[in-house]
Amino acid sequence: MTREEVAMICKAMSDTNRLRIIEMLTQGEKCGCNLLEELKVTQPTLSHHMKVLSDCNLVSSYKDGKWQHYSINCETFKEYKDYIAGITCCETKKGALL
Amino acid sequence: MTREEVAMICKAMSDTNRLRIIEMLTQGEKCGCNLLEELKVTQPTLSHHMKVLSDCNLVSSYKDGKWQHYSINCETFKEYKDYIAGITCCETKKGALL
DNA sequence: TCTACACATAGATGTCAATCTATTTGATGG
DNA sequence: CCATCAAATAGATTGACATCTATGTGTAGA
Repeated sequence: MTREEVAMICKAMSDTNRLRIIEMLTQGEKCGCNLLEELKVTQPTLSHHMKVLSDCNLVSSYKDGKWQHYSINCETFKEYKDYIAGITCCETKKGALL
Repeated sequence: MTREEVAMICKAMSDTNRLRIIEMLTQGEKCGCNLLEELKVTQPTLSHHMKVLSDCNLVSSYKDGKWQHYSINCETFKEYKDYIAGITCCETKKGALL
């Protein structure tokens, strides 16, 4: 995962509404209308946020009749976690391996 | 760590220059002038980026004579990692403990 | 076919962010 | 005391973003 991709994911996660959406998706797949019920935004605004999350592959979706179902994209998320985990700090400053 | 704090940290990390700075600080403490050498930005721009990173406590610093020394704030970073690690997805959807 | 619902797109608006130049502040060394 | 270097601040500009209203596009059911 490139630095640009990580930056893009961070930007997608830099909005409290989108963080809340991700938290909700942690509980499992949800459709747009479900998400809308719990957020204080209009439907077009939600649509915008879902696009931001989808554009960086943080969220996957498929259409089922009228409904668009969203879920967290584990693969991307794992890569992101790995990047974050790779950022070491003081504990490792004296020549530790990781 | 609140959702607002996480969002603030994500925003701070949503810029490739700042991500690069964090990566550089992974190698240990550095002063502003060191960071400036490797980034293609002016000194005021770097100063701005360091303020963004400091405002969300992602980076700590102290002044030593003319130099301002920066390092990653492990405590904040650990809390952030914990938050990210807590975001589960498909692998855990069927009643897993974590 | 008509209506209702889920969602996306278009366009507008106000706010915020990244960057620069210019200047200021503070510390060091001659 | 003056020149120099590190860093911060001020102010301007450009572009991006979050949000809204209005409208369009499908799908489902009466």
